[in-house]
Amino acid sequence: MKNRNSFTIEVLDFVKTIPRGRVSTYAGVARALGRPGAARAVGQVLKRNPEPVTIPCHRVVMSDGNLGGYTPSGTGKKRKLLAEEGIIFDGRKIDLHVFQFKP
DNA sequence: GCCATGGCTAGTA
DNA sequence: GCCATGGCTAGTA
Repeated sequence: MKNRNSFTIEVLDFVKTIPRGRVSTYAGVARALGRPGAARAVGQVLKRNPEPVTIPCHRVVMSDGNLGGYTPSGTGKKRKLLAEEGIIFDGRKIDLHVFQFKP
């Protein structure tokens, strides 16, 4: 396992706590770690997710309810995983008032 | 050190 | 615009 700094570890640990059927946002994760403004950095960490299975990075979406990124090939897989967890799509977006995880 | 690179976003217009 | 990374040079020793 490659060396990881504390920011990376904190992001991954937090994401692990997001329950099935709920989502958080990049900005939300950043805030939860006491680093408002680091939303983009959160995305940076998630794209190098070392454990795609145990670390549910598909549950982190954009603040406006759009999915945001996932794989280089696109967002289809992310959408599918979320749908399987019972998340409803309002057109292309997720209703955060309903599905957002608030620790 | 410096600089480009993103799975981004609050706040104008 | 922000922010943590990662890759890559200067420029010391």
